[in-house]
Amino acid sequence: MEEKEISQAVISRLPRYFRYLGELKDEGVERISSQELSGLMKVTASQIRQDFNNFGGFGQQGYGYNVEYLYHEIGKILGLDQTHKFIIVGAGNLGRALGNYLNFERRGFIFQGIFDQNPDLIGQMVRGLPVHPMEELETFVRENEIEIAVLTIPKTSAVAVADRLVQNGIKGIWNFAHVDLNLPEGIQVENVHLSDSLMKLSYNINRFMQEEE
Amino acid sequence: MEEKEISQAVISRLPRYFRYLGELKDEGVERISSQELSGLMKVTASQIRQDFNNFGGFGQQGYGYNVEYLYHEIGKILGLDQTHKFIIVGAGNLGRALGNYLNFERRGFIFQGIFDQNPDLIGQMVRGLPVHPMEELETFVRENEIEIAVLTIPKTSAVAVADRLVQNGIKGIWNFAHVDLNLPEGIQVENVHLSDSLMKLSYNINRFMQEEE
DNA sequence: TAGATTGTTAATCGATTAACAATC
DNA sequence: TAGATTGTTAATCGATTAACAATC
Repeated sequence: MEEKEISQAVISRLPRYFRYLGELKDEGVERISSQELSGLMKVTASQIRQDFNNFGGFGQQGYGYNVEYLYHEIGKILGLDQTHKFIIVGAGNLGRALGNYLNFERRGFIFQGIFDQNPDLIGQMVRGLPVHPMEELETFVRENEIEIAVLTIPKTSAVAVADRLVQNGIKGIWNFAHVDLNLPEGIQVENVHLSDSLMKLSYNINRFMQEEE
Repeated sequence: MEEKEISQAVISRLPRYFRYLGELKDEGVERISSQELSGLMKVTASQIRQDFNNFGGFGQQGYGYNVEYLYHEIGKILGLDQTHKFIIVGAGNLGRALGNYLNFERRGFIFQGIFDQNPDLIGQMVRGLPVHPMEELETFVRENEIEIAVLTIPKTSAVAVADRLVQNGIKGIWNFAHVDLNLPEGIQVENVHLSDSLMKLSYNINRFMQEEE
């Protein structure tokens, strides 16, 4: 079957829809029109309808969208009806913080292990799991069928570690290392470059202050 | 003077240029053409030239771009030639991890203080600074002329805290809380919605596995 | 000077918005 | 049925790419 590729611009908006719908659901709202949602989310009603229709007709003419139904459908599109096992590579401040973050679990992302090359950290506990030495990485990923690896290691080692992960069947990498990973077709990479984000903020602050002068 | 607004798409690419140019500089590369950079960064040479020309002519026909010069110019555009004082609101795992992250300092972002409403955390040290109670927030921001606040608090309190910050002269908010902040014109917000990013990764993994079938 | 490569204009592509017929 | 609102096509807008004249 020929499926049209859905643009990443659309995908990037889905989690935000999911969040708003979840909140509406929790408030007990049963149905919502694209126009009402438009007002809430500050995007055009037209875009909302276009976005949803990439995945099929979730609405009903004259009625709008059923909040609970739409919420679950978007969740399914995002893969949140399944569980995803992940490990963290790099038990520094950020790695440990992410390991301790409980909300991921709520969405089906299961924290399975954490690794570091620093001998002082081996055996320390993070969210009930001991820090493993890097030597165990390959076996662990294979035997536990880990789907996602979170990379919170310095950029100097990130590329090599990513390759080892790919060799052992990882499906996606959530990359916090400040380097571009060039991985084979089919391995998904989602970059979180924190310093890039901070620089963008810095630019926008500066720009506005110059405009003011 | 009439200045054309530069699109956020362009701004988002600047930190990546900055990173590549910094690496080239460290390798001792003196000059580079848009075509060479294109090969390295996997974007079109045309886009590179268009992007740079938003800010004026940094290159020279027949020669290319001087790496060191271009690196510094982009740094200036991003405001990295100035210092930016920031505080962190929320001394949980993520807040403390960001406080301990040294690389921000290298780019001129100066960690000035950290706040939390949990009495057990008050006085604990993060990167040599004590956790302040939330009551001190307003005075601290005003007296120390804090430019940026990093929000690593739950979404339930984020909106109210953001308002207090804005009241006291904050210029930009780096928002890790999973909520949209609607702040007055001129206050810059940069969102880092980690769970959104993770959901996007989940979608892309799923999509690829379905294509394979 | 000839060759290389920018800066910039023009063409293309893709994403967003508007419009409206279909239909609940 | 009449009114509301979707799903979808068409129009617009903006961003990316191509082309090439300017010039180092």
